[in-house]
Parts: sequence; C-alpha cells; structure tokens
Amino acid sequence: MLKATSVKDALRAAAPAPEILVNGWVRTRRDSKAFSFIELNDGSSLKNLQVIADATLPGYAELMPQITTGAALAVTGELVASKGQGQTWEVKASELTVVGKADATYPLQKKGHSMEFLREIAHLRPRANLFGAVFRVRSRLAYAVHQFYQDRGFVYVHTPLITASDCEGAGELFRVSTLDPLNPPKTEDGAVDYGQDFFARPTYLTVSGQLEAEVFACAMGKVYTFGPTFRAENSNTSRHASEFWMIEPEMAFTDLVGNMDLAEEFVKYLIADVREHCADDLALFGKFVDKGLDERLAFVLERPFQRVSYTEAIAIIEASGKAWEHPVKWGDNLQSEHERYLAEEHCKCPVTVYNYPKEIKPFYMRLNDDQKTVTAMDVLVPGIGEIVGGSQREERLDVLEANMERHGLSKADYGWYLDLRRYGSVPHAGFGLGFERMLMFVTGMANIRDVIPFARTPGNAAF
RNA sequence: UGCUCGGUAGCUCAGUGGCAGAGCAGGUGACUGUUAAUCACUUGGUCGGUGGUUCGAAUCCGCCCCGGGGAGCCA
Repeated sequence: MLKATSVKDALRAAAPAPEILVNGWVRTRRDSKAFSFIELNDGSSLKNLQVIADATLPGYAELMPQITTGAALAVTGELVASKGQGQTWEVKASELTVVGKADATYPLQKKGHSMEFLREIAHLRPRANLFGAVFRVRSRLAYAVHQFYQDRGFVYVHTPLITASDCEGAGELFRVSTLDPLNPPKTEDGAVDYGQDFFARPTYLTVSGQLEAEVFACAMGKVYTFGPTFRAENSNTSRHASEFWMIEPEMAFTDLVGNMDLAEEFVKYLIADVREHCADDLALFGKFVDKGLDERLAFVLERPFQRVSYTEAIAIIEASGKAWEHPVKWGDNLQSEHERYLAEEHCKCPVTVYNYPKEIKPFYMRLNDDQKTVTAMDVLVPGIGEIVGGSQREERLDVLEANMERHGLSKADYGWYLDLRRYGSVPHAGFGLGFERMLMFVTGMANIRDVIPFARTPGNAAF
C-alpha cells in the first residue's frame, strides 16, 4: 500500500509526483459540471490541499453526495501544478474513498463561529483553522521549552502531582482521597480520619513543583519542571484555569538578578522560536485574532525588558496622576489595573517588578537586607499581566524558620525542606512560567480556555 | 464569590407590549478552473427554564440555569 503524504508535505513538494496518497477531512467542496474541487485538511498545516475529482471517476455520482464538510477521505492521485490561482500544487484524484461520512449535522461550517460556540464542541474544534493553528503552536512551544533548558544544561525533573504539602501556603487545593465520601472513617473527636486514607495522611493535587525542584537544584545545579498544576480557586477569568501547565526552572548558586536574566531570556527565546517555526499559524492570528500581534512580538524581541523595583513601581503609579479604582500605597498588592498600566502604558513592553514587601509574599522568598522586602519578581506582559512569578529562595536556616513561624507553618511538616538549609545550603532561585499564558501571548488568543485542548474551569470538566 | 452584559432557526444576529425575521449553513435547480464561488427557489423555531403582570409577553417583573467581560486569588 502507498505510504500517505501529509498535506503539509504535498504543498511544499519540489516536483510533481505521479501517485500520492493523502488522508484528511473535507473542509469544503465546490462543484463544476464536469468535476469537483475538494479542500482537504489533515491538521499538518493551516493550508488545505485542493483535490480535483473529475466526473469520470468511478462511482463519481454516488461518491459526491458523501463528500461533505467534515467527511474523512483517502485520496490517491497525481500531484500536479495547479491550473488555477491560489495554490501551487493540487491532486488530480484517480481514486477517492470516503473513510468516514459526516452528515448535515456536522457543526463546523466554513465561516464565522464564535469562540464560545467552539468551546462547547471542544472535541471538534481542533478541526477548525484557528484551533489547528493554536494547537500546532502549543506543541511547538512545548518543544521549545525543552530545547531552551536542555541546550543550557538544565536537568528535567518530574516532580510529584500528588502532594501532602500546600507548597505556597496559599491557594486552594484539590483533595486526593479514596475514602468513601458518604461514610468516611472518623477519629474519636468526630473529624475525618485521614490516617486511614490511601496515603495515610491528607493529600492533594500539586499547586507547584517548586519545593521539590529546589531539592534537585541543590544536587544537580540547574533543573526545570514542566507539567500540569492544579488550583481549586473559584476563578472565573480569561487567564485562570483549574488545571494548567507550568514550567519551573530552579538554579543553585544563583541570585535574584540571575533569575530575572533567565526569565527574560526564556520569554524571548520562546517568542523567537515560535516566530521562526510557526510563521503560517502566527500570520493567521495576526489576521483574525490580533492585528498588532507580529509588531508586538517583534518589539518585545528587540527591546530589553524594563526592570523596576516594587518601590519604584508604587512611585510610578502614584505619579501617573490616574484615577485608580484601587489607590495603592507602599505595602499593598499591585492590582490588575496597576500591572496593566506599568506594562501597557508606562513601559509599553514586558516589565519585571522585583523586591516586594515581605508581608504580601510567601515564606520561602529570601529576605532582603532592608528587612522589609523579599526577592520576589514578577514578569508582567502587555495584555495578559503576570506571566512569570519567582524569587530567590531563603537559604539561611534561621531566617527561613523565622519566616515560617511568621506565616504560621509547622516546621515539622517541612523537615526535608529545612534540611536543604542544614546541609550545604546555597543561594538559589527559580520561577514559574504559565505555559498557557505564554501561549496566549504569542498567539494573541484572549481566553486561556481557547489555548488548552480541554479546559478545566469551575463548573466545567466536560470531555 | 460579588459586579456587569447576554441567552431568539444548525451558526451569527435583528426584533424591546400586538402575525417569529435576515444572512450563512442544509435541500432543489442553474451556472462556473473554482477557492468564504455565484444566482434562483426552499426546509427549518419549546424565543434558556419557571412563576407572575397584562385582553395580549420573545419583549415588563421575580426566581433559577447557562455563557461572556472585567475584579479578587495567581501562573
């Protein structure tokens, strides 16, 4: 049997071919009296392959009504230079097989679907041009993540998805349990006895692999994780999902500046890689999703990211003279409107904000000499906001213990984490980059639910 | 979770107290190396659900469900 050629390969052929086999799904069909044009797509590229089905084909009259939008086809024929405008190559079919029919109820049409409607048919939307493009870019972006770190000598670490610790001391967790919810074992005082649960303790889906990544950074120097993460927050926004992917590099012998350097280099690398390898798909986003996309990506690549300390950021916001919905003073969290102002109006490019007040940041961030701020850093990008959050970690045992006490955390639960500071402790730093938020940034897609194959959000786990 | 805007044909939407509509998709026919093809005709409705106001409700009011936007939490 003839080995199949992808649409992508057929379209970039160097020469005609006497016989090729192409498999795919019908995007549309246009009929002439003597022949039909069939647009075939197999997901390998944005562009379709035009198939010419001549009326003299065996079974033509019976075949044509089955060749409807959505039907799966196997086409054997000659790859020839197109006689028409608009495409270089086309296939003149010698044999057409309808592998799977699609009747008139097939939901995808040739034009104009809303993102909301496509979200409801998440099992079919990868067949739409836009979503094919999104998920090809997603695949390439994931590859580029690994390439970036592997090229730089980072070791890929698989941190656990099931955890007994709430890594960040914040955020709500999904409980993992095999206890009977209707009749759980109880302790003498009436509480659920998790000692009898599967792991003999309460366990959850991880919200971050950071603490475990620190373990490996303090053994192998430079490591990264790349995997799914779970947050049971009741967040209903265009940039939050209950299940998302995150990349978390962690580096020993590295301080806050080295951390910011890596984050900025990483973001730029990903943009450059996708621009180089997904040009057709990005052009589609530039045309239909975000007219200014290419210009903005080019701009981000050309310029160094701005860096402002939290204290400077507060001064910038106060000096803006804007009427803020939430006025800020030193010590407050930056609101979304402030972050947007910094990235979109004041700097007009990604901006890294660092050295936040210790009161608004987690226990593991390193205390600065001013005793008031910690080495937190957030990368804010126009249109999305926070895309990276990280810090230099507190490597001094006594200071870390004091921080934990201040945050009301039990030292006993973090014995292994404290051990890293007892034995060969070193300055180290890392961050988390939201994979989907990065994908939103490079594609211009406005909603995180549209860059995840099957999005999980509060109240929605269909498919 | 609170704020706000929506839910009308398969899809996108108009209709805002008085006969349920358009474009696209689907069907039929014509025409054409077409390419979001074109032209003519045509099928298609629990107006999100429920209760109320009214002679009369898609339209006004209450409650519920679902979706969007922005907010908080964060990546």
